[in-house]
Amino acid sequence: MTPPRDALSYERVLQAALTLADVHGLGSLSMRRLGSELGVEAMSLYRHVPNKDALLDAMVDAIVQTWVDDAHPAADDWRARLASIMHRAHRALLERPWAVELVTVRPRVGDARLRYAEAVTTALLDGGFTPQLAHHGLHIVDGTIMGFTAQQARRPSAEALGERVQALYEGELADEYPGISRTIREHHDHDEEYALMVDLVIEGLGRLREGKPPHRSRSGAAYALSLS
Amino acid sequence: MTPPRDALSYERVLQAALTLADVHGLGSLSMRRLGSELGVEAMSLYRHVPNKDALLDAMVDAIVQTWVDDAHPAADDWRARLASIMHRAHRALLERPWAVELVTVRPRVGDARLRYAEAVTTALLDGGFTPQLAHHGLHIVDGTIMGFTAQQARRPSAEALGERVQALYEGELADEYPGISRTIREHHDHDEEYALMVDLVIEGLGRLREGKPPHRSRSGAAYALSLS
DNA sequence: ACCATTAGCTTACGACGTAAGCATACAGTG
DNA sequence: CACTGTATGCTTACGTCGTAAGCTAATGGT
Repeated sequence: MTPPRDALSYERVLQAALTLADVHGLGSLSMRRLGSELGVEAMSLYRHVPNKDALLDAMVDAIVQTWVDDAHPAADDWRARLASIMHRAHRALLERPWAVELVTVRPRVGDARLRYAEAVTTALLDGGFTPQLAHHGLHIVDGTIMGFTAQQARRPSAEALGERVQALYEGELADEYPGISRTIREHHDHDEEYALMVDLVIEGLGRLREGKPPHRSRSGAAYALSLS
Repeated sequence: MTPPRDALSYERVLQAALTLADVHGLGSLSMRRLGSELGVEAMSLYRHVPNKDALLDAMVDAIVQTWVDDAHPAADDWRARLASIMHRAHRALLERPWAVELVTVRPRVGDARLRYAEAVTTALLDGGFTPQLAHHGLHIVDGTIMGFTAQQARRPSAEALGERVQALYEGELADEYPGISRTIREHHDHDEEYALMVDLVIEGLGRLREGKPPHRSRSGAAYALSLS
């Protein structure tokens, strides 16, 4: 059986979903809309995708795929490997800002995400980290990618931030928020700032690897107490 | 005019929304459900809240409020101040895991969030950071809180993660994902891990403050190239 | 020629956010 | 006291969503 060239398929649905989100935002991704984008009724999609949630999960995995896909010469040292992954992830997410909320929020872990986690973990293990520290390290890297990129991707044109922030940009409210007022206008390159963070994290991981004990107490209770 | 004790009000709606999310999850927070929780029709809520989006924003701000509320003796050094805020935020978010997706995704910035940003920024400025670095520092702290906590709060009971992860826990798939298999069962205390991250970040900020130049190139392109 | 399978369509249900307008109950005024 | 304006909650209704159930028309194997 030779399906006609324009037949629906899992691939085509997934691709259409990705480009629809790219072009019109995640908010416009409804099954009906997606169907009509493919010249098809909404319910027809369910022949190829079990439900919308699964589709969203697949979209996430399609994106995470690009974080690790080619390129992993284990020869390089762990710092280079981690930096590479972190920068890839950053770029991929900034290209599809709508993906951030999916990636950070959905608990379901697909194959691509597993491969990404594996790449980070083995980089650390190969680099001489203990399994315990490698475990922490994965979470640290993961959290850094998500949190930092989320924060950068979220920031839309200033007017969506609310009038207070608008006012701060204009230099008002300087008495109420003197610190922000002084810093808010600082020039600010996302890539550069992220590179700073990546280095900071890798450097920190390196110190952990050397066995530097965390110089603070476990829960941060000491800080909280000293301040309350 | 003395409103009867059980009258609706902005406060009551907001509180009800928070506890509804606490008890039944953010997914069950609909205007209809929220109304019925208050013994009222859905549309009555619109006398006190402009729309659901505004309500969600208010919920975010109510939570962020606890990150900074009391307690800010500027006497302490910047490290202690930052650590305190970061640990407060962490605790608050882990207590209300549903809040994470709101806080990380919504762009609108309320007063509480401004006060939080102000607290972080002034801590850095007081600590001798340049405005430029303080600006970066705010984003670093912010991204760390969100990303790291998001990642911890997201993780639900293992079965929601998908069968592959389940299998990994059982020790299967060890050949496909050797690294993860070795580390996935490492014991893992959220607070301790977060404390590690907080120290790592603060330590890194300290080095930035000393003017240590980032030892890597701007965009991470060098890494990417060395690997491809 | 028949039939089982497939792929897409139709209809329908319940839930959602919220616009528009109605009803009630109260406060202040004469 | 009646009268009226304002605040509060209710009713109804619209358009959108995800998707369950069942239908139909085409296709490939025997």
